[in-house]
Amino acid sequence: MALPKSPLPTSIASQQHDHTQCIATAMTQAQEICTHNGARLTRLREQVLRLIWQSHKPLGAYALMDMLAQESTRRVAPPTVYRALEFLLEQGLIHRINTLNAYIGCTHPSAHHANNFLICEHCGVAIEFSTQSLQDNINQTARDLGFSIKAQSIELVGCCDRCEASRHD
Amino acid sequence: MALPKSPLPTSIASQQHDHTQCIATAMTQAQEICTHNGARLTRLREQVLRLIWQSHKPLGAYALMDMLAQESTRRVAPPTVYRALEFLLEQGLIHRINTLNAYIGCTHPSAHHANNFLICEHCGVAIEFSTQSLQDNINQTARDLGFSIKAQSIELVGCCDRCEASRHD
DNA sequence: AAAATTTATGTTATTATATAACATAATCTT
DNA sequence: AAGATTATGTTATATAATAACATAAATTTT
Ligand SMILES: [Zn+2]
Ligand SMILES: [Zn+2]
Ligand SMILES: [Zn+2]
Ligand SMILES: [Zn+2]
Repeated sequence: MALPKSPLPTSIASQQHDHTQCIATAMTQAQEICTHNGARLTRLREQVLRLIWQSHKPLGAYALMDMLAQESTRRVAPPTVYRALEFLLEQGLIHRINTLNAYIGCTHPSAHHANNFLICEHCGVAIEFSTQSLQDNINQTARDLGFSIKAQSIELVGCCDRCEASRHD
Repeated sequence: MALPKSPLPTSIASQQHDHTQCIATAMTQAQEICTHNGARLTRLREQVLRLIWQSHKPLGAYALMDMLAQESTRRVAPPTVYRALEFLLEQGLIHRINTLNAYIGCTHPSAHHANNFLICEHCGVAIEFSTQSLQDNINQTARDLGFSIKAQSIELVGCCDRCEASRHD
């Protein structure tokens, strides 16, 4: 079974774009992936994923808890939201940004996930990226050092093109 | 003024080696770098750095606190050790491993620090690495996406050669 | 050298992030 | 419907980090 591909060019998150489309696509893909994996995208999990997708800025677990409380007068305790996050991570629907202790929707959910992000200090947007040559380079470097990779996290913190432009206005 | 170069081949941390030499070199370099930077490597900071260098395994701030207490019957509170860590990070003498919330000695302290590590799940060793082609690739990728990098963190979690070998004995 | 300034450390309290352990509810399987 | 499994609720606690203010040590100025 072929899973759908992401419609997002790598760096669109930092540009103006139709974000309702991002959300719609993410939710549709999530449902398809969960069905494909025989996993249940429950109301809570769906709700958490939708909240994460409200922007391209990573959100912390406690921010999500507050948003849940606001949105539905349903106040959940930490374990509840962490379990939803754990599920979404397992399904490859979100990533954890280690430098921020925060979570963000995956723009190309599929079986294998490199976890590569550009993180703008100014606007907070995290842009997922991946190129074959970079991945080849990483893999070759690890091989040269006799290391077998189980999980990969590349986080580049700096300033995105949009913020750079707006600072020179 | 030329700063000393690291004597460590990239991946030695996962091999058997004379670790007292690692420690001695690290402490000497640290003193030189601080002098060069007009910074003060106080007794506490020196002690924390030495504790971090007791192995090639990243240590958490609270583990360091316990070790300080054991070593010198000096029990320090969190802010004290965090301030020492902050200083050592600023001087480029240690790195923070984001996936572990832990700190490790830098094997090639100098002005610019890519923060690239192989982290073995089995033995806990973190191996700092860097190749020019990988860095070129990262820089080119960021440039293509209009992103200017301020800080870089690559963390590859998996299994090192030594552990891989010992599992097939 | 004494005074003033800066830098470093000590101390107490608090914030932020995440998990353990156990109870209840919902869903799936037979 | 009964039993098994999975998901969520609940309470308490662990782990990581910082804020705010006090004291001490080192450096600079007079
Ligand atoms: Zn969008
Ligand atoms: Zn930005
Ligand atoms: Zn060593
Ligand atoms: Zn290992």
